[in-house]
Amino acid sequence: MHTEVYVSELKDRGYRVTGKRRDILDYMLSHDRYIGARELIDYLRQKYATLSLETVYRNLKTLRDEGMIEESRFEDHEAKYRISCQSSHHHHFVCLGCGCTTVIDTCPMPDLGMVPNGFTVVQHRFDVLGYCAKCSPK
Amino acid sequence: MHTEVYVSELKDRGYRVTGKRRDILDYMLSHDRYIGARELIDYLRQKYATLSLETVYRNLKTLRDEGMIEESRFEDHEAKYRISCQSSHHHHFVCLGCGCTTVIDTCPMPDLGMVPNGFTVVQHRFDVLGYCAKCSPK
DNA sequence: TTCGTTGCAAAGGATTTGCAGCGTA
DNA sequence: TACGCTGCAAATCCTTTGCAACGAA
Repeated sequence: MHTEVYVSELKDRGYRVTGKRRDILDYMLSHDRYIGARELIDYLRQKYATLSLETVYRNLKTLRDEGMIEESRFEDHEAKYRISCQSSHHHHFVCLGCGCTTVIDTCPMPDLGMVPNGFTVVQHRFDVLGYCAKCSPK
Repeated sequence: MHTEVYVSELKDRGYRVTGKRRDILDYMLSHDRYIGARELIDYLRQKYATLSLETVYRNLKTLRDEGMIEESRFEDHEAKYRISCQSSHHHHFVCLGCGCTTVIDTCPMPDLGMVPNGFTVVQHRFDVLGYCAKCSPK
């Protein structure tokens, strides 16, 4: 899936397409891992020297609202985002160092057994957290 | 497990036992669910009119450092805490309304299959989020 | 008395918002 | 032109920290 598909989808939904927004999407699409606002602005400032953090946050909020990216929080307080997975439902190994992810095929939900009486399931999360080969302490 | 057990454990570890700290522990122990700093101070101010939020945070940090409570974050940005589970490893149904929890006996980790090459697993999380019978929208 | 605990004030970090000017369509 | 997007400044929310007074052991 390429950036232009997302970009034209945004256009269809009434958003303007700006270079900054396209580049945020492009960066997320080409980095299949969790990325924070700080990393994004550090990267994008190379091209847009005056880019503000507010713009990054506003764009992240837009992309999140439109379901194009997913938000998650790990050890630190900073929210991290990754491009929404298009393939069938799955979970991830997540590296606490660089945010990179690897797919886990198994989902615990089918084996869940009984749901408490009257409980309405809204979502579930299953993440295996650790350090990838590159980030593992030697 | 009762409050005094925790309290004397704290004393053994070099902490002072204050009424506020005892009451925080007591509240967590008698409420088997996720609780935030705001709820705690609202409750404790009934008894300690001058209790400060900083004290609540400092005590939560102490209890977390000592492994007596567990921290987690859900939809909002506020950290939530619950008394650490003493029984064998398990996961929870968590109500996004009131923070109440129900034990899930199954753990997905044994069925995980292959871990990515060089990946060091540090922890995992599996939560089923939703609304309990009391909090479910009618 | 000693040293951990607390309240107050202030600082911090992440994220959001008001507003006026700018840029896309 | 119209209205969404952006930067700037400022505000919010949650949490942490410095400091001096207080209190448990």
